[in-house]
Order: sequence, then C-alpha cells, then structure tokens
Amino acid sequence: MPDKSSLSTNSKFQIQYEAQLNASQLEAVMATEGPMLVIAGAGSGKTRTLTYRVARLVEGGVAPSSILLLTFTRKAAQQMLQRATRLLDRRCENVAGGTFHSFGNLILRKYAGALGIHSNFAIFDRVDAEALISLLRKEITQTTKNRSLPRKHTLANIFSRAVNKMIPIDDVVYDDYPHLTDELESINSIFHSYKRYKSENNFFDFDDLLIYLLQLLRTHPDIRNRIASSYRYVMVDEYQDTNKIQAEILYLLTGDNNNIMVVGDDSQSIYAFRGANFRNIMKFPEMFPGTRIIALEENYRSVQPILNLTNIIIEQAKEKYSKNLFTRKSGGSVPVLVEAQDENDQSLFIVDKIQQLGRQGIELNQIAVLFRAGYHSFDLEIELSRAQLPFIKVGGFKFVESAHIKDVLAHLRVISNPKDRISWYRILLLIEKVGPATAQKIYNAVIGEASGYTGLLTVKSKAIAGAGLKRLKDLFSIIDTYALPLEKMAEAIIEYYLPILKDRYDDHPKRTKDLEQLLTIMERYNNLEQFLTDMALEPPNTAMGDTFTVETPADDRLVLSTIHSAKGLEWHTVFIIWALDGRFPSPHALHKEEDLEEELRLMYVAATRARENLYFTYPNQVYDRSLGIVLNSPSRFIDMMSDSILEKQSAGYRSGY
DNA sequence: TCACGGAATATTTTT
DNA sequence: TATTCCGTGA
Repeated sequence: MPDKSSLSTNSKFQIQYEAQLNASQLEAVMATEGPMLVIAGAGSGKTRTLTYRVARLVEGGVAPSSILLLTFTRKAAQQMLQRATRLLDRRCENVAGGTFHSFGNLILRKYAGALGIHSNFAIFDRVDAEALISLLRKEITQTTKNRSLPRKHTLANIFSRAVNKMIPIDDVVYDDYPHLTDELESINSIFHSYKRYKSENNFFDFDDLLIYLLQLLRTHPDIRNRIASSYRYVMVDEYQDTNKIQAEILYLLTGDNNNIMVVGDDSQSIYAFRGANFRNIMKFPEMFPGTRIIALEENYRSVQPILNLTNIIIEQAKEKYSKNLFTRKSGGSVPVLVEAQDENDQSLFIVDKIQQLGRQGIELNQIAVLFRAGYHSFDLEIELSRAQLPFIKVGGFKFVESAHIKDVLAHLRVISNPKDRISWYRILLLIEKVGPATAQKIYNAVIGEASGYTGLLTVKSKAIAGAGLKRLKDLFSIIDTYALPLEKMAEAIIEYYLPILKDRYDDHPKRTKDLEQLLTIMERYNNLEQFLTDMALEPPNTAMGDTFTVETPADDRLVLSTIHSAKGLEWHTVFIIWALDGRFPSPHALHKEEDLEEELRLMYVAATRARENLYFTYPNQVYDRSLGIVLNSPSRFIDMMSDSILEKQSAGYRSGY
C-alpha cells in the first residue's frame, strides 16, 4: 500500500502532470482517494484524464493488477492502457480493463460454482438468442395457432429490456410495446421457456453475465470481499450509459476504501434501450456519500462555430446537468445543412465533397459519415465503391453475426458442447434433404448416444441416408480420430462447408474471404472455449463484407459508422446523413418525451464528433410507406437554426445524372 | 417431409 | 432488406 503522502505530491514524478493537464483534469488525476464523479463535456479530454490517472496511480506505486478500468468497449480500454503505457511504462499494460460483460465473464468463470452453475457455460450472442426464441415461438404458434406473435427480434428486445431495467415483462410491453398487450401471455410463456432452456443447457446470454455477477456479489459476501479488496481503484468510463444492474455491481465492488471514479456526460446518454439511465449519474453522489464532483468544461476538439451549434442542440434538452462548454479553438467555418433531392443525390453529394476534401489534403481516415441506423448507408456504400473510395463500416450488422460465419462457428460449438441444440439444428439444416423434422430426429438420437458430438457417428442412418449427412459424419470422424488442433479443425470444417456456401450464396467469393479472415483470427487461439467466448463477447466491430484485418491505423479509409458506434471518437470532417425529420428523430420516438430526448442527445453526440467541418444532409421528398406521408423537412433538432449558425445549401447532383 | 417461390410485413441503436 | 408465412410440387 503506497503511503498517502507520496500520492499527494508530484515532485518526484517523471510525468509532468501540471504542464500537460488543465486545472480540472489535474484535480481529477491527482485526487486518487475516495469517490469521485467527473462530468466531462464532449471533447473535454475525458480519455486523456483517465489515461493520466492510470499512469498516475501506477507511477505512485499502486500495483497495476489492483486497478480496474471498466469501459464501454474492449477497444476503448486497450487504447487507454496503450496510451498510459506510452506515457509511463509497460506496467500499465497489466491494469485490469474491459467491459462490464467481459469482467462478468472473468469473475463468473471463477466463481459460478458458488451459484450452483457450471463454470464452463457457453455464451449466447444476439443471433443465438434469437434463433432459440424463434424455435420457442414456433412451438407456440403451432399449438395455439396464434399468428400475431411479435418477431423474434422484437421478443429479444423486450426480454433484454426487462432484464436490464430489472422490471417485469408486462411493464415493458405496457410502456414500450402497447400494441402487443394482447399477446402478453404468450410473450411471458416464451420468456420462461427461454430462461429455462438457458439454465438447463448452461448457456449465458449477454444479460446473464451482468445478472449472475450481481447475484454472486449480493449473495456471497465472502466472495464479494475477496474481489472488492483485490481491486483497490475502480474507474468507469461512459457512466451515463450504465444501467441499474451495473450501478449496483459497482456499489458492491467498491470496498471499504471507496476508491471509485466514474466519468461521464449526461448529455451523451444514448443507451436507454438497453436499460441505461442517465439519472444514474445524478444519483452517484447519493450512492457514494462524500463524492467529489469535478466538471471538465473546456472543449479541445471543435472550432467555435461547431460548438455554437452543438450548444443550441443540447439546450433543447429538458433535463440535464448544465455545463458551460467553451473552446479556445478559433476559426473554422459554419456548419452546413444540405438539401438533396433524394437519397442518391445525397450520396453523390457526399462522394463529391469527399473528393474535394481529398484534393485539399484531408486524409480519408479523418472523415466520417454518421447515421442513425445501419441500413442508412446502403446507397452511399454503392456510390463510394463506384467512385473507388475505400471505406470501413462500423456498427450495424456485424461480421460474426453474418450467416456464413455463424455456420462455421456452429460446427465448432457442437464439438465444444454437444448438447447445443441451436447449433446442431443450424448445421443439420445446411444439409440437403434435411429439414426441421429430420434435424430434430437426429438431434434426439445424438443426445441419446451420450458420447458427445461423435454421437452423430453412431446414429442409425436408415431414415437419413443422405450423402450430405455422410460428409458431416466423415468430417466429425476425422476431427475426432486425429484430435485436430483448433486451427486444423477449423480448416477441415471450412473445407467441408465451402460447397454448401457456394450453393447457397451468390456472393460466395466475398464470404469465402471472410472465412479466411476467420482462420487468421483463430491462429491466435489454442483453446476452443476461449475462442468461442471471445467471438461472442469481443468480436471485431466491423460490419460484414469488410476486410477487417487487424486494425491498421495507417490505413487510409473513410469511416462509415452508426452514431452509437462513433461514441468517443472524433474526425476532422463529419457528415451526418438522413438528418430528415421522420428518420431522425425516428417516428417511433415522437410519442414519448423521454424517447425524443434520447434522439436529441443522439444528434448531439453525432455533431460533437467534428473538429473542423460539420455537414448535415437530408434527402427531400421521401415517401414513408408506413406513415403514408412525404417527409420533406430537416430534423427538428436543427431546423430552426439561423443561417449564421447553420448555412443552407442544396446538392442537386441528380439533375445531371 | 423438404425445397422453393411469391407475397406481406416492418423500429432503430449494442454488450 | 430480412423475415416469415403459405401454397405447390416432388
């Protein structure tokens, strides 16, 4: 334990904290003891502060492994620790860091036994969860002939929201899905089957990682103490996006020393759909009496004209901590609102503008196009390819969620866990002449064999004499007899799978490339369970179809991103597309004030990503089929701004098309 | 029992 | 665009 006097003087530190931080940042970095809440405005050096604080603690003699840094993504944690390492030395690499979910995973692998759970649980990602829900949903549809049940996707959303907010399913449905109240009985019934299946088969979905962690800490004071005392300093980034479960976990995790620091910005809370509540941040001082509150208000990111605009956006919020953001960055031009004739006109405008910027010497990776939903960029992606502008897409549909990757992973999963019905169905249904009925028969037979996945080899094949099944048996037989290492196993599976892939997908060359990428990733692993866990918890965040080869910062590619995935990042020039009222805010958010507020904050997050240039674009005259009206005005969040704040232009590329 | 095509339908964001 | 349902033919 470092003595306290050494922590409060900085004379013998090699890092020049005073020279490199402003007064508020310095205060946050130097005050290491006791609870602290840092309210950090957009671009105010939040990451910098956390990084320096890690370095500061380590430099002051705190053991790196007793520092826990919880972040929103694994990448964020890695980056901070890398920077701290550059600042100080390699000791910083040993700081424990990651997401709440990965932390839950880590702890539960060790202590699940205390809850009566096997610690070799497998992790269900969203796609798996939906596959299971779909199966259970079908059972209900068949028995009750109820045709109006919500989609699996909707069901998964309802379940997750209920769990994350710690409220009953009924409340979620009444509040957020009132049109489904007639189906409550079925929805609850599917939810219970879903939970039962998970516990019977030792599966954890994402939410379970938090739920069981909380349960463990609540019910086992001894374990809780052991964990709490092993982390003397806890830091949490993006606190505005934590939910009730996470807040309580933190509370239980913080031992007697109370050394907890959370950093966040209530104005940037954009994960309410996942149970996040920005009021968490207001409640923090109540939860931890004696909390020191520090506000970071100087913005180092954006030029004044951008800040003028973003301040007007956030002023519209009804409920917020007020902050006073200011910048010393002078110059810069007024943000621009561009009216396009239609979606393609919008895309052409972006392409042209990016080429212009290129001629001005702005690198592609300094430019980002942001949007509300993954599919908003489809048309733009086509035009970018046509113009041969390389891009990388972040957010939306993910690589590991795409069908061909899931197919290959499913083979590995039945090897890892032969009881995994979802994965068995998945791989069996790929085979010619095998449908749901046959798959079920085979699955039951395999389970009956009680010899793991090789049970398939001894299944009587009179009913199932297909050549396709024979191939699968051969595959498993080879894997089993030669006890192939992970990489060879995957190669064998892919070789088996390629003909199926070619048969099923027209775009198989692209997908084949993805599979090669998967192999590259697997080279780093020698443990199957570890690999499968990482694929679920910390998959590459790039969208499918991308060559997502290891992060190459030098790589000069334009960034396309959902706003959610752009959190915490910044670019020289930012385009926000589809800034059309009825798309952004989305029409579903109009009925409830709090939903509308969240959309507003989302717009704020998007706009505050820009350093020098900010463009909003919207296609005019978009007919919305479900609403039955033509959308033709800019987002209400920016529509009222005067020309001195937001300059108006029109694109008009379409006429010369 | 399976495969396939056509048609209707729809909320989005992520660990 | 993806999902799901339904009918038809093999």
